[in-house]
Amino acid sequence: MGAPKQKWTPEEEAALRAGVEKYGPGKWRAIQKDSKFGPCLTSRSNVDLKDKWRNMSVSANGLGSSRERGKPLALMPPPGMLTLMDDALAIDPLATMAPADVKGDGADISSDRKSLGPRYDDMVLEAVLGLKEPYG
Amino acid sequence: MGAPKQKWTPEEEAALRAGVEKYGPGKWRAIQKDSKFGPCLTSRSNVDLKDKWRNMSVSANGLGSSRERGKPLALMPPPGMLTLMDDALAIDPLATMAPADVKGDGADISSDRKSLGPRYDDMVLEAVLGLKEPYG
DNA sequence: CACTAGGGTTAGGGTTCT
DNA sequence: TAGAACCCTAACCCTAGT
Repeated sequence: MGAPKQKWTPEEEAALRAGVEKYGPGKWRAIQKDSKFGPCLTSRSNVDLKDKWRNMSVSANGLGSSRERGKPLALMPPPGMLTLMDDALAIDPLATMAPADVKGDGADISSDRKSLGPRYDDMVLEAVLGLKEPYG
Repeated sequence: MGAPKQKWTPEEEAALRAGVEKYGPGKWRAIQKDSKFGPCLTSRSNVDLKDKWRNMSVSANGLGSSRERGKPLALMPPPGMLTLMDDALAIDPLATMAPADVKGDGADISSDRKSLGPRYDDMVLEAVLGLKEPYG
């Protein structure tokens, strides 16, 4: 099948956040077509963006675990999205990822990453891109 | 408490195999709701089916050579155990299910596909033929 | 017809129990 | 230590509504 499962890379997440910063949540198509961060999301559909944002919003929610919690808690967009558009524009997708492999294998960087738990790579990337992380 | 650990019976395993033969792997919900073998799996969730299939696939995997390793080798029924539809039909005495949808039970779902989604026929064929590597 | 929102399902890593 | 059964949830699908 096409893709066994394409995990989101930190670059893509950053691009999505930048897109939401600029257009606001719900403007998935516009985000995807934006010339700034769009290139980072060529392998993602507008629906993918929507789904990912939903997942991010959920996890950003302070939730212990449905394992021992009730949990009707739910969704709501940004936790602490204080990043400005200027910062978003500062993102240079081409600087962090090869422009060559647009399609067949966009999962490049973290495709074979299996590490668990918090990885500092995310934080580093966020820092490099000038974005802030939604959850501590 | 909620889950005393319910071991899978041979009947359930047979029903699962029959379901995979019919719908292809990955169509857990469809398998579970099938009027023919579904009744055998009423106490199993679609996720349970998925998990069980995974376990079966793993154990069916050859583990002789210690030199071969590296790939996930996703799904595919055991090469040695080729339960055919006939066997599948033989497994369930409950085949006398509700007369409700007795008819279009055979090829219903896969017959009127819009052209999207994976052709499970291929996968079944590969499985039966013992081909490997669902995805390169 | 294209897009979005939201519910539903699957895939795969992780955990628990035996 | 290994394997089976079950949990968690990101990623993906389906469909109604606009």
